[in-house]
Amino acid sequence: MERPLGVRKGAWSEEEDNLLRKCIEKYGEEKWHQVPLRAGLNRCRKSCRLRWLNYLKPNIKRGGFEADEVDLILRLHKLLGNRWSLIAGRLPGRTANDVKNYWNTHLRRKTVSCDEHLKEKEAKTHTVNIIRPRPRTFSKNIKWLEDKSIFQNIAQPEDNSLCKDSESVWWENVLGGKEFGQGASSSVGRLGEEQQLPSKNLLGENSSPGTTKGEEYNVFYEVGQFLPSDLWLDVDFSDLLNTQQQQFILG
DNA sequence: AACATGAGCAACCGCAACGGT
DNA sequence: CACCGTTGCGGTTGCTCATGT
Repeated sequence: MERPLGVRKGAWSEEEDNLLRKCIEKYGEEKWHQVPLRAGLNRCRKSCRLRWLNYLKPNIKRGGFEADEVDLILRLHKLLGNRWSLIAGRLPGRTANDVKNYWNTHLRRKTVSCDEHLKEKEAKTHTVNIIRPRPRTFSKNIKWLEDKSIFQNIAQPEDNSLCKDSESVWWENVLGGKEFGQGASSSVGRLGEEQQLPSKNLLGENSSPGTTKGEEYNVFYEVGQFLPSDLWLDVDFSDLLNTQQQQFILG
């Protein structure tokens, strides 16, 4: 059972906070299922974890969001959608819950009206067959992956920030000259080899979930992560990939 | 002063992913 | 490969407080 009978719910008291804080300081942030027992708290493990992550953890930034933080949230949300933990990861001292709450109370309405405007605009323009890369883990047995030239020039900019310039440079690298799928050299190999994709993407997070021991490719995951959603609307990948490749990416 | 309403935030819930066996 | 326990995430709820009437 998830919740034993009589487990306490609702707001945390100062005493409970102290017990939890001491427990985490002593045992660390792991084995959450043992925390209620270790701390002597009549709370479920989820509640303990949430309280620590959202409130008690050191370095948590309280108070209103600054202008640059708001700007970053807007950009990252455009890029990632409702992936609050990823967005919060780029905002030092902010939790996913903080970001989510701020978005829902301050920013959602603003972007809704903006989106409606974009949809109207989009409806008036021609439609194209967009292939949107999805996070995928590639088996080494996929034959067309052997043609490493497909991924030529896909490399993240040196500068790991999200500034417009680095994005532009990167896109020029990706799409420049339509050599994507036709070129001769390679910047991608099996993970673990010298010419692998960067292990971190533009967001500074470790990518390649589920990829193990350098046995699998994880290429379009990176591409998908990099694509700003507004650019997705403008890029027709069917020009860049053959039918087999398109089908594989679409899943 | 009393009540209604809305905003902000903390906490809960359900589910998917992950890892161990 | 299936099962099970655990973890982490996002959506949602509900409480508190400020503001308006």
